[in-house]
Formats: sequence, C-alpha cells, structure tokens
Amino acid sequence: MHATSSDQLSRLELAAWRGLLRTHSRLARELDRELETAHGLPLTHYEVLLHLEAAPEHRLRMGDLAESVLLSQSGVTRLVDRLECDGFVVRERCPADRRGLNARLTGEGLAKLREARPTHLAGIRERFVARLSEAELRALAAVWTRLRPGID
Amino acid sequence: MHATSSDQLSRLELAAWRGLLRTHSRLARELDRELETAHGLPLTHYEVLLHLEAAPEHRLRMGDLAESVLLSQSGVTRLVDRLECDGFVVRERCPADRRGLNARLTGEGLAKLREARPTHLAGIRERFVARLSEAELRALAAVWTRLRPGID
DNA sequence: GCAATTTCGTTGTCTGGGCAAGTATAATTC
DNA sequence: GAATTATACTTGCCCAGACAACGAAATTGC
Repeated sequence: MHATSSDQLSRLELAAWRGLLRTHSRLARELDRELETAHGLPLTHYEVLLHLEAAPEHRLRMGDLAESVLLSQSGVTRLVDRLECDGFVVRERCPADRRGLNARLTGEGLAKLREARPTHLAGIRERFVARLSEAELRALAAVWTRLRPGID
Repeated sequence: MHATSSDQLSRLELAAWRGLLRTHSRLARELDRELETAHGLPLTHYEVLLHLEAAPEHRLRMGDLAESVLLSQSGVTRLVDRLECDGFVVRERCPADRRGLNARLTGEGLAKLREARPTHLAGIRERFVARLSEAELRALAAVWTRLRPGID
C-alpha cells in the first residue's frame, strides 16, 4: 500500500476523490443536455417536477423543495417562477401557515414529467447503472451512507 | 433483489445514483467554503494552482487547463484573468505556437497553494477519505474507471 | 395582549460560467 | 504560395444561482 501521510493523499485516495468530481461533472452535463435537447427541460426543472410528484398531493413547501433539489431558497423561488410560467407548477398560499407557499404540480407538469422520464432514466441507465454490477451499486450506496455528515 | 424494469430504477440503483448527486453537492460546497474562509481562495482557483504546480515547468496551455479543471475554454479564460489579477499566475505567449498561451504559476501562486493545501487536504480527509475503508476506496476507484465514457 | 424574535419566502444585486461570434495564427490544399 | 480551413484563445451577451436585505406572518416572553 501507499503511505498515507497527513499532508498528502495516496494514489488510491486521490483516484477515489477526483473520480467523484470528474464523474459527477460529466454525467450532470450529459444528462442535462440530453433532457434539454429531447424535451426542452433542464435537469433542475425535471428534478423539481420529480420531487413534487413524489410528495403527498403533489405539493411541497418552498423550503422543503429547496432542500430536495439541493438549491438555496432564492434559487428555488426563481426556479419555481420559471416552472410557473411554463404552467408546470402553481404556487398556493398555505392555509395552516400563511407565510408559507406550496408549490403544486399541475396536470401539465405531470404530463411533462412523464414525457421526459423515460429519456432521463434511460440516460442514467446507459451511463451509470448498466455499467455497474450489483455489488458495485451496493458498494456505492454503502459509501454514500458512510459519508453522510455527522456520522462518525 | 428488486426487479429492474426498463422504465424505473430499483431502490439500490436510485440510492447509488442520488447519493452521487447529494454527496458531490454537499462536499463541493463545504470544501469551497472552507477554502474561501480560511484563505480567501475559491476551490476553482485552488484547482488551477494545483494543476499548474503538477505540470512541467509549472505551466499549461489554456485549453489543457480547461480540461483539467472541468471548465469551458471561456470559463478558464476568465478564471485565469482573476488569478492573474491576484498575481498567482501569468500568461505567456507560447513560442512554438503563437496562437497559444501558457498559464504559468508564479512564486506567489505557489506560495498560496502551499498555504492552502493543508486546509484542503484535511477537509477531504475529514469528510471523505478518513470515513472510508481501503476496500471502499478501491471500490470507488474501480467504479469511476468503469464509468469512463467509451468503455463498454 | 403587545413587544421582540424567529421563520418563510421574495427581491436587489452580484458573480461565475456557458455559448456563439470574433480575432489571430497555423495547417492544408490546390 | 495564395486561399481555404482549422485551431487557440477572447469577448459580448446571457442566465442561473448565491447572499443579504426585506416584508409578512407566526411564535415567544413578559
């Protein structure tokens, strides 16, 4: 094995780390392009629709949505603006807490999601899932679990 | 095992995929913040310095640099602009091909890199490397290899 | 029940980065 | 060797997203 001094990374460590950066960068770019050209839908938009579909009654508070799609609150405000313009989502004042808003998926939004989903799933499958064995998928999932913050 | 139909992902597949997105997002954000607050150096800047240091004579063509840091050419043009303002890098017309430019690391740039490196390495170690076993690191490296484009 | 504080979302502003067009040099073709 | 084509960067323009400041509603403390 390579020595692992405190102020440098071994080749293995470096490969594991830089691979994450490179792979993510490439896959995110490719999948976004694919979705955009096939359906005129950027990946961020797709992800909002997806999370809304999965939510009870197809609605989510703005803040929860932000967390789901890994964006800042203001980022989501504007993202939902665009989706509302497209008619894929509507904002509804939340009755229980009148500060809050629910973003709700419209029929049109759901239709768009269903149209785009096969493309995206196929893209993930082709570039990611299908290239890995079940053992490798398990290993990945285990790694992500281990890396969750606050878990020592 | 979960069935793997052609138009949806199994839980395992989903966990492997979404984990990549989440983990990358969180780590990139945290490491960038850390470097920025500790040394006033964004992660992208750090990466340029790092790749230049590793290059022969501490210099790289703009295009090669773009590839290294996973950015577009215009992105690197502007990134090098900023680094040149900071005095960490200089552009030198390439004698062999006078269209081209080399970005060269300055002494100041090298000093800054050396100042920032321990912070960044410690960050990677703490959040990533140290949480994984050697077997897991190997598994990750293997996965990245498998996912390289054009490899079936 | 009225302040003080906290929470939820939006808005103003700024910055980084992508694409397409532009400029300059090199390579190729005839 | 002149004209075309290709390559290496830069620039103009645009867009998405972050942060901080803000308003509105809820919660807490007294």
